Order: sequence, then C-alpha cells, then structure tokens
Amino acid sequence: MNDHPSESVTATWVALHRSQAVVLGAVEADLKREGLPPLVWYDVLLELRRAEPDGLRSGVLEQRMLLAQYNMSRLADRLGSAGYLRRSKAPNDGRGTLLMITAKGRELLDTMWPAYGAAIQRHVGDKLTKQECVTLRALLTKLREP
Amino acid sequence: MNDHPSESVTATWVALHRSQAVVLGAVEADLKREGLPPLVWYDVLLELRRAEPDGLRSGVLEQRMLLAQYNMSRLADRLGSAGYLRRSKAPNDGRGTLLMITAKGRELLDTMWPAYGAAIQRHVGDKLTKQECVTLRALLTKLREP
DNA sequence: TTGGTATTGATGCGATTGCATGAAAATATA
DNA sequence: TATATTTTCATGCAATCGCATCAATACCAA
Repeated sequence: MNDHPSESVTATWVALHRSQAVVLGAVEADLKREGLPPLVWYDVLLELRRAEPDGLRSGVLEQRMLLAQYNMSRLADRLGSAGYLRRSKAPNDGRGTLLMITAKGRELLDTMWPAYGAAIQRHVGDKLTKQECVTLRALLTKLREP
Repeated sequence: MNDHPSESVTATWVALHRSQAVVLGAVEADLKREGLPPLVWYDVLLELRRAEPDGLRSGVLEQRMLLAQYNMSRLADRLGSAGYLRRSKAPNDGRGTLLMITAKGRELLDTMWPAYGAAIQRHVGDKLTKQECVTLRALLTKLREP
C-alpha cells in the first residue's frame, strides 16, 4: 500500500466528485424545474414505503440514507410538517422514534417518479451502454467495500 | 432512448451517490481528524497555485470548481479572511475580481497534502487495481459528456 | 455619444447544516 | 436494586447555503 496516490488515482478521485456533482445537479435541476421537492425526500419516502406496514426506526433510516443523525431528525420534521410521514413512539423502546409513510407520502412518490425516473434515464441511462452500466456499478461498489 | 430507467441504471445511479458519499465522507473525516480545513479549500487553492502568477477570475474558478456564484464569492471571503488568498480588481474589467494565492495559502497546500494524499490513497487507491482505476475514470467521465 | 441590455460579483435574508449538548430511556455494573 | 454508562433522538446556536436582488461596469444598437 502506497502512502501517496498516483496521478491516476487522484484523477479518479476528482472524476468521482465531478461526475457525481454534474449528474446529481442535473437531476435535481430537472426536479426543481417541475416544482418537485428535493431528491432526498423521495429517497426517504421510498425507504418508508418499502418498510410498510411496520415503518422504520429513525436510526435505521439514518444509516441507510447515510444521513447525519441531526439531519435525519430534521428531515423527518419537515416531511412530517408537510404531511408525508408521521412520527410515533417506537414499540419496546421509549427512546426511539418510528417513522411511517402516510397516504399523502405515497402520493408524492407516485407524483415524483415520472420526473425522477426520466431524469435518471436521461443523465445516466442514456450515457452508458448496458454493459458499461454494470461495470461502473461494480467498480463503484468496490470503492465502499472494506 | 427509454423514458424510464432500467433497474440496472437506477442501481448505478444509487451506487454513484453512495460511493461518492462514503469516499468523500471518509476523506473529509480524515482531514478533520487532523484539524485541517475542508477539502474545497485545498481544491480552490490548488487551482490558484496552478494559475500563478496571473491568478484567476472569480467566475473562472467558480466554473472550474462547479460552485455556485454566491458560494464562490463567500468561499473567497473566508479564504481571504484566513489570509490564504487575496482579491484584487481584474485588469481590463472593472466588474471582475481577480483571486491570487498568498504565501500562506501555498503553505496550507503543503501542510494539507500529506494528509489529503494519504486519505485518497487509502480510500480510493487501495480499493482498486490500476486497471480498474482507469476503467472507472473513463466511465465516470462518460457520464458528464454531452 | 446615448440609452438599453448583459455580465460580473457581492450581499440581505430565510432555510439548512454541523456541532455540541440535552433529555429520556435502556443497559451494564457494582 | 442502585448507580453509572450508553443509546436514541431532539434542539439551541453559529456557520453555511440558496435565492433573489443590487451595484458597478461592460457591451451593443441606433
């Protein structure tokens, strides 16, 4: 294991951030143009829909979404105020909060998906062949393995 | 061109953000642990060192760093207050601001690089073979081509 | 020129993030 | 059991971001 990165490694590091920023920015911009909420709202609600009917503990969702604890807490505030989820006491643990998607939240998912899906296709799917897509995903996954 | 993304495309989209978040988070955490400033400070100052002795126009740096205009302006504020760069009037354009790295800024680059480089090697270089690195970079680059 | 438009960068203000900490409940230890 | 420690989540506060706008200058068209 080298102590300092080769040019190639550094360039890959840069490319990772540039590409992610460009693609994410483009997709977010597409959503905003249609007056839709930010991506993370969709992603959180999608996890909650998958977790129906039990709901998810705040901490579980937080790890799954790679959000900081306080960010998850406040995002839940906003999603709750907007009526897309509800908080309740976790069973068997008086400290915990259980998050569940509401009917309105499910509607939001359905509303957002056409725009979101089209944006992903436009900014990712249309740029790569099927095989490139598989390869890219495998390499990205390797990056976050121990 | 499909209108909605395949499972593979969506999974790649997710992997892009997860991996970037994990890797960036890990490197930022390494820097913070050593009491160093955020990455973007390094990246901006590096561009300014490369642009010596002329300096760079604020707008040029902004585009190169993919920063929003107001973010560049305020980042320059902070870097300026910390003594790492100086602002001056752009020649031939009274509206513009020219940014130049200071000696202290060059020192910061030298201070940060050991930690930064080691972190990149640890979180990128050590995870991929040379060839994988090349492939990953090529695919990432394809993503942000028109 | 002169008046209108476009470009460049800074900034007020509200929203969001990050840090540190707090409150409440669970768990471990003596 | 009694106490200390840990876990879970919320929150006050300062820093930063995002939006909208402004001031100053450059550019353009008649």
